[in-house]
This record gives sequence, structure tokens and C-alpha cells, in this order.
Amino acid sequence: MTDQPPLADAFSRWGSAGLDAGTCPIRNVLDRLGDKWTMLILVALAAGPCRFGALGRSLPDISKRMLTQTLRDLERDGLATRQVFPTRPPRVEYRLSPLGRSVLQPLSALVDWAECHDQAIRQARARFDAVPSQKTASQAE
Amino acid sequence: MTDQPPLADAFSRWGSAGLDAGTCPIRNVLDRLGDKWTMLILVALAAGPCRFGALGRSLPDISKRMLTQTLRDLERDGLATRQVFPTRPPRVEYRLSPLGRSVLQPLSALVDWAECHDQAIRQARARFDAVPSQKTASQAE
DNA sequence: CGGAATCCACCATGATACTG
DNA sequence: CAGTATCATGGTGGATTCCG
Repeated sequence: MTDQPPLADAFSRWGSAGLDAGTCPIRNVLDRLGDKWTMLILVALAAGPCRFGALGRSLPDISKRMLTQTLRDLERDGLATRQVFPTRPPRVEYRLSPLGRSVLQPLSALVDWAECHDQAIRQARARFDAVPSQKTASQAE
Repeated sequence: MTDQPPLADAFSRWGSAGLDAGTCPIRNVLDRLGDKWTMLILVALAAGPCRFGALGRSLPDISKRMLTQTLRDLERDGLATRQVFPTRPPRVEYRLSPLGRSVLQPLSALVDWAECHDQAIRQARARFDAVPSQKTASQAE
């Protein structure tokens, strides 16, 4: 069956087992990518090294708090590196590590899918919402 | 530069612009995939049609509440379909739609990456945490 | 400039109990 | 069996303020 991708294979090892972020690699990754800013920063950094302030400005309206925290997490996981220049005023540059760059490819596949099927999803959603008996809690009101 | 994947391309259209889930396809997708249960259910369904109860049992310890809600969202987005058999007791089967099956492939790429680099990430994390001056708030304590 | 610290609001999720 | 309803809560993220 070509209907059954190797995905089910990987998940049979982790899904049924423990699946919490502590032991499951998939959750380990998706939990981070799934948060509000990580992938945005990943992509911003894909363009090349970037300073803290520039990063903040290139993103819509992230707070310094979240920018700092997300960058720290990326650094902690070895996806990005931080370089401090002891100048005055201070200057800090972030860049993707090789590991960080390697995630761009699979992430890219997902982004492609997203762009490609975005309309189909929105249409399905509109169709679903047109039936008043069906409610989801995630509906915009 | 082979360092610059088409990712940056897609993001230049959506990242700098509005990026909220309402207008950005990437967030539109990742917000759903990023939640706690969606991809687990996706994979469980990849194995074939499944009843509500069986789905619940095949997942670690999801509550009925979350199972229902996540399934509804998948149905709403057209990734899964719901079929009710008016028997006694009631029987409801869920299955992936063609659209739902199509996401398994890019998701697979990400899962592969996750499994492949899981150790590297954990090691980086351990190294980072070994330095007491560095704290992340996401550290286990 | 690049953070750290604090306070607070909200939303996602869990637990429990009830229903057709 | 397959949900719905209600309540409780913990974590995520925003705003603000202070520091080197």
C-alpha cells in the first residue's frame, strides 16, 4: 500500500510508547517548531547572520521577551549560535548552525505543502462553518 | 548560494507581511500541527479508518475532550472525514481525506529529520545546561 | 543595544460528570 | 459508544520596567 508512509513506522515506535516530549523525538522537534515564533526566526536567520535588534524589526511585532527566549531555546538546542562583540554599544549576532540549516529543508517541504493547499483548507473550513450545527471552538465567531 | 532554500522565498511573502494565522498559510498549518495531539491522530489515522474509542485507546492518554476537539478541527479543515453508523450502540469512524493523506509526506520528512538529529539536539541541550549561567525557562529544573 | 526581571491576562488542556 | 457541559489550572506570551 503506497497509502502507508514510513511515518506510521516512526510513530509506531514513539506514538504508542511514551510520546511525551521527554522521550519522543517527534514531539521534541514539533513542540519547538510549533510555538509562535521559532520558525519565523529560523527563516529570518536563513537569510544570513542577523543582530538582535534587526531580527526584532524584521519580525512583525515580537516582543523582546519572546525574541530573547526563543533565540535562547534555539541556541540551547544547537540550532543557532550567538556571537557577542564587546563593543560599545554591545553588538550580538545570531546565525544558524549547520544543524539549524539542515532543518530548513524538511521545514521547506511543509511550507510548500501549506502554501499549496492553503486554499483547499480555507474552503473546507468555510464549508464546515456554514453548517450551524457544527461548532469547533476554534471558530472566529 | 545553496545555503538559501526556497523557504526564505515563501517567508518573504508571509513573514514580513502579516504572519498571523489568519493570513499566513504557514502559520495556518503549523499552528494546527504544532498542537499537542493533531499529528498523533494524523498518524494513527494513516494506518487506516478508525473508530473514536479505538483512536482514544491507541493514543497514550488523551482525554475524550481533546480527542473530540482535535478530530473536529481536522474534519473542519478537510483533513479527515467522519462517518456515523446509526447502529445501537452508535459507531463513528474517522478516516483521512485525500488532503489529509497528502500532508503525511511532508510531515514524514520532518519526522525523519527529528529522529535523525534527536541525539544531536539532546547533546547540545545537555552541553548548554551544563553552564549554570545559561538559563532558558524551558529547562526541566 | 541587548537583555533580565516582574506582573498579568488569556487560552489550551485536563478532570469530572452527565447524556442519547 | 460517542460524545457534551462545566469547572479548574498551568503554561505561553504580552507589557512594562530596570540594568550593564
